[in-house]
Amino acid sequence: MDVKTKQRYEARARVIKAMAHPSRLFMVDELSRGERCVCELRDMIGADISTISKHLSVLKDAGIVEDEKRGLQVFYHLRVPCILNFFGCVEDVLVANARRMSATIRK
Amino acid sequence: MDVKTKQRYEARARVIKAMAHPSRLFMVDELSRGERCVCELRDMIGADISTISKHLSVLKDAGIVEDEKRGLQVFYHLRVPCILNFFGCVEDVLVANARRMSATIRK
DNA sequence: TCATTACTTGGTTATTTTGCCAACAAGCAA
DNA sequence: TTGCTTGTTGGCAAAATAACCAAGTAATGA
Repeated sequence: MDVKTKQRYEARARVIKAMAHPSRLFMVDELSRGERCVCELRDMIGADISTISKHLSVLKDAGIVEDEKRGLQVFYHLRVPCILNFFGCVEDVLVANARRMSATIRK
Repeated sequence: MDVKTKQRYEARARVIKAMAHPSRLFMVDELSRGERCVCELRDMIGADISTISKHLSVLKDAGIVEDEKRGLQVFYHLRVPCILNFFGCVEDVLVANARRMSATIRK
């Protein structure tokens, strides 16, 4: 694999990696319903606000969300809506896994 | 967030996490073109075969690929084709990021 | 000006991930 | 049987991640 191809997969992996955490996945899902401030996400997820803030900056660095400060609050919103397509397919995998599990148990 | 919701996002994150590595992303992309044996993937990626094997077992545990031994070789294939939808969207993010970068430089 | 709220950033510690080597298993062929 | 090839698994060291606390910044209101 040449250097350029390798870099292309590294770039793609960085975007996917940004979503590869339960809290960040929840944030993306929640932001798909509209913008949310950091404190709203903190209330929903229930972690320290510094933890929430760092997760959001991971999503921001990956180019998945954008932020906008208004008054005291910082609102985040999705930058690329197609991210939601992920959920449907991930759900398909999970359904297939559930089937596999029950088939394994029956054996 | 209640326990059940949390578990749902954890399950989803596990699937996405399995793809969140350049080599594993390459494998998924390559397997979308047809089955490949471990040694073919090793030749393309250029890592130790034990490393390749472990990456494949991560994808297998997540339910993304399946394996089939024939003779001396083990062939892997995609289990859920919709995984490919990811690539299109990830590409959109990268294109948007590239635009943002050049806009930033211009400033 | 001073306090308060909403975040971000730095630092620390604990956990997870990654990649290689060594050792082992399984299929095949001489 | 013996040797060779293909792949998996265990173990280890290095690197990356994650979560919290503490400290600092920025906007607002008393």
